[in-house]
Amino acid sequence: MPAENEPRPAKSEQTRTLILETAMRLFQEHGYDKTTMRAIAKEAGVSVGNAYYYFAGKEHLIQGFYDRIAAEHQAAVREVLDRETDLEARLSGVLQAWLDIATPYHEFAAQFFKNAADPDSPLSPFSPESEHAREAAIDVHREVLAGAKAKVPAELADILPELMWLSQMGLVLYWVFDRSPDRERTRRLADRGARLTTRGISLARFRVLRPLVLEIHELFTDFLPGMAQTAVARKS
Amino acid sequence: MPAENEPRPAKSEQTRTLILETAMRLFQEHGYDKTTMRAIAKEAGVSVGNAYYYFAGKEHLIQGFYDRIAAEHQAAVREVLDRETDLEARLSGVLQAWLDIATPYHEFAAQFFKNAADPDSPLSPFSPESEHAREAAIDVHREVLAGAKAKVPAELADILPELMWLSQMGLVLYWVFDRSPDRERTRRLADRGARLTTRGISLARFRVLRPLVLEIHELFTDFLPGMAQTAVARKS
DNA sequence: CAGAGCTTTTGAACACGTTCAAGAAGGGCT
DNA sequence: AGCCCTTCTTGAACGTGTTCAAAAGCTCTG
Repeated sequence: MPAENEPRPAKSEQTRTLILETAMRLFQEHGYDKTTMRAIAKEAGVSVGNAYYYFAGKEHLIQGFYDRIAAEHQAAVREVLDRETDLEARLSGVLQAWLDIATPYHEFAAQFFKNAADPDSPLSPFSPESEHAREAAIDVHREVLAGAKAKVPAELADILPELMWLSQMGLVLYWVFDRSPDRERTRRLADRGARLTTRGISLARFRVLRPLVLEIHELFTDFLPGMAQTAVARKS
Repeated sequence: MPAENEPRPAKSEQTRTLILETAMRLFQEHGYDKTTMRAIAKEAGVSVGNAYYYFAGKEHLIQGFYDRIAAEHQAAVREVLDRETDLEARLSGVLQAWLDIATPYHEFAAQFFKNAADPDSPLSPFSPESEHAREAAIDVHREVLAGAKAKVPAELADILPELMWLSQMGLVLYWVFDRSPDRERTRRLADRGARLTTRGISLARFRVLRPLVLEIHELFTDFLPGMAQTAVARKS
């Protein structure tokens, strides 16, 4: 009744969450690859087959992390968005908050973020299954813009949140590859990106940029929803 | 002596290429996942272990495709670059040529492009192992710019090729997800992207955009080589 | 209570990528 | 020839994700 996500009936929600929590703990302790389904099952006190009764496969156990990170991020972001009115600071704050929260997961995050580029994986941020989480993330950016005192050109208002989310995905990709200590490169990139975005938005008002702005708008209205749309037919 | 890529001595280059070609044929016939190492070995007339003597793992057999596509692309691009002087047409031509060449591989390309997002995979376009191919691809964009009659602002000249390559990677990502018939959405995106890039470049000369252009320049000089640099320490 | 129809649980079995100890083949060198 | 050393080849064995037929619970009905 609560979640419409999993295919299973899930009468016994208890066993399900027990398995999920065990998996998440083991993933953190030993990494994704080194944690076997047998180990998860044994630790959770169930049989291997039983784990597969609740989760379609090993990678489905990852969804728990996505949800957890997303929830924590949404909470952490509140404080910044309620306080700050400067666009750059708001955006930067949102990105830094994500990095703060995701840091403990970095090591093994890299092991399964490969799913992001797999169109057939429900874990891809572009997949229909991720739609809910994706929309929530985009909403955060909507709020970033809405609560800022900066004026956003009307032509950009409707695509900017998605665009910012897309940039955020790019940042995450950079983060996954980032081997610098404490991921400081990513942190600086986040701030730079926030500054660039802010300046870009404020410059967009100038007359000369009209054609460019319209071009960008057209391009993304055409191809962003298209991506979601064409991603519907899956896992043939 | 020819390639410095594989760890193996490769005295008997013959067996190596036999295995590689068999693998590529089977991949195309049945897809990556459905082609087993056992099948490849059997079809090539060698033992499983022997295949592993020449290739470190199944995914290393994919490198053959990368090389083939890259080579074909470089050849196909010649014609366009020698003929055309309009920047937008040159860029669009290069992208369309890539799509032409990659089309037959689309179906199973999706199955292994997940490697692109895995920092530990040598197949990632950002990996040190891919540096040669990456540089060659960037060189193509350098030539796209060099042979165009359009004037490129000095502040952008040195980062633009890399930027265009990065956009191309984005296009490839879109292509992998694209389920529209004949990947026509991607084709249109390529043209739109080329147009946008061209307009952006020509607008970059305007005074008001100075700060934005400099910002972009700084950002990418800081973080693009950084990515390559930090990606050096790998597979601990 | 007995039976019927479900949800849940089990663990053996399977398929596949990968490893490895063992040996074969080749090629100098004496 | 005999001997050593490197290169190459083999296939059985291992670990892991995943499947599945069978059984165990559970719940409702007569």
